[in-house]
Amino acid sequence: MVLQVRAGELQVLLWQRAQEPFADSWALPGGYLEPGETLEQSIRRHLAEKVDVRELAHLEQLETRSEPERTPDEWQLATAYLGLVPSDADPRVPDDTEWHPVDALPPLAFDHESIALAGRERLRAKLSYTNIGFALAPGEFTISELRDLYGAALGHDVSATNLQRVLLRRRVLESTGRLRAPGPTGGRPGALFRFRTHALEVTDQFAVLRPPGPARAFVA
Amino acid sequence: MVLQVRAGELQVLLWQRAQEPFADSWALPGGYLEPGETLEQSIRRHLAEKVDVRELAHLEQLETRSEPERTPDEWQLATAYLGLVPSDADPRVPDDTEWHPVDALPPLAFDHESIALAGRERLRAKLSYTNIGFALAPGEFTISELRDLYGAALGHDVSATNLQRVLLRRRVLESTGRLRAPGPTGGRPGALFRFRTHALEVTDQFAVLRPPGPARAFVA
DNA sequence: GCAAAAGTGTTGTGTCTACACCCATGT
DNA sequence: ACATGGGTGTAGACACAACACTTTTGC
Repeated sequence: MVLQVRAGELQVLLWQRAQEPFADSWALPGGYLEPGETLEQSIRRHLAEKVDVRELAHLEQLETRSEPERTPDEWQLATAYLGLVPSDADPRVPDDTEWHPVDALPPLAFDHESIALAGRERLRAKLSYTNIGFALAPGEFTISELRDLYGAALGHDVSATNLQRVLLRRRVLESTGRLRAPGPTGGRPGALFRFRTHALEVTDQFAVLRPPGPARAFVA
Repeated sequence: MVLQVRAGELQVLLWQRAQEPFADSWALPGGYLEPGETLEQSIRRHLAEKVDVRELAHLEQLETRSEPERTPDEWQLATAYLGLVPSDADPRVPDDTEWHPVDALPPLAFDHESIALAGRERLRAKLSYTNIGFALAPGEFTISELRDLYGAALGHDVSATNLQRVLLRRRVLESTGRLRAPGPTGGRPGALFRFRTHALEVTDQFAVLRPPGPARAFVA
């Protein structure tokens, strides 16, 4: 499944099935594994027909579903993946494919609704303790823009003040030194930031039960 | 993979392979999926030959590995599971099966070493933000006994003082009201506790970026 | 000057670690 | 009494949320 914040909402890319079972209903894009192919290669290959692979800023495995009743005819195992597309990408998608807000999903084929919700939960959890925001955000952004992305993904308002402090304290963000020009209505120009790394890092390692000893050295 | 704290160490149940490939080397117990069977049913069935299923206090999926080079001959996908056995269980294991400390693994077949280490990391992380300790501990225990279990699983010393306070504050533990008789060397008898629930619960929901609003009501 | 948007200062709260101290038992 | 192990009190560090206030722009 591919998620992106579009028009201020967290949306998922859905594909309208042409064939039975579940003809005409919506489904997560994907397909069969070819011999000798890894699961990740396979999902990238199938997604390439829908989204340019270069726009996938992050891809991780969610879960493998094996319940026999998840498919009506043949028994099928499915390994779900979560892919994220930065909000400044606008992939040209085929006619049978559309973005849908995760908060207002149409009826989905198979167990895809539960997979889509699981993917959203995975993203929400990781926004809290990793730098995964890099995969939702453009290369450079103001804190306000980032707040809107986090707000859309988390489903609740986020304070720009505290978001900035948390992400700077954790050294997830760094300043570019540049400013964004203010809009036609005025307002102070926002400073532009970027994510320090574009690979997943855990930034809040252990909530509790940390190893004993003096505070970890600050590495400058 | 099955983990248990035995003799003060986190250990994993390994099975000595009789057949090629990797004959005589150690491997995680498991086996093929039968048609119409879920992955969880399958791992439970295969583990039943090694460990009494009633002793598996927790079982969760880890990850599906699909690299073609992970097996020498045939291409095999494998879905890894993490199972936990309470420290007071002592399953009678077959002759070809032995417990090994995860910190001193023998050379393992396939990619099983990396799976074993991934399982240990999953356990360590969840000890921090869930009640997963219920699956390592006996039905009743003193805080000191629980501290030793957490210490073995986490790989570092744990303070009984703080462990007690964290787990009581989160309402993960509850007192049984009873005491454990002191040992032959004396000492104050320890109070006996138990885990309030024996199903996995997240007890430290979000590290940061909590939804706004007044503090959540305390539910007595 | 005024509205709009961004950013900083500051206070309060809650959770955790560390450590000193007190309690209950056996010999 | 003293050793051994269990439990409590308390202080300090830290991270976070909330909110007031200041800064910088367009009109």
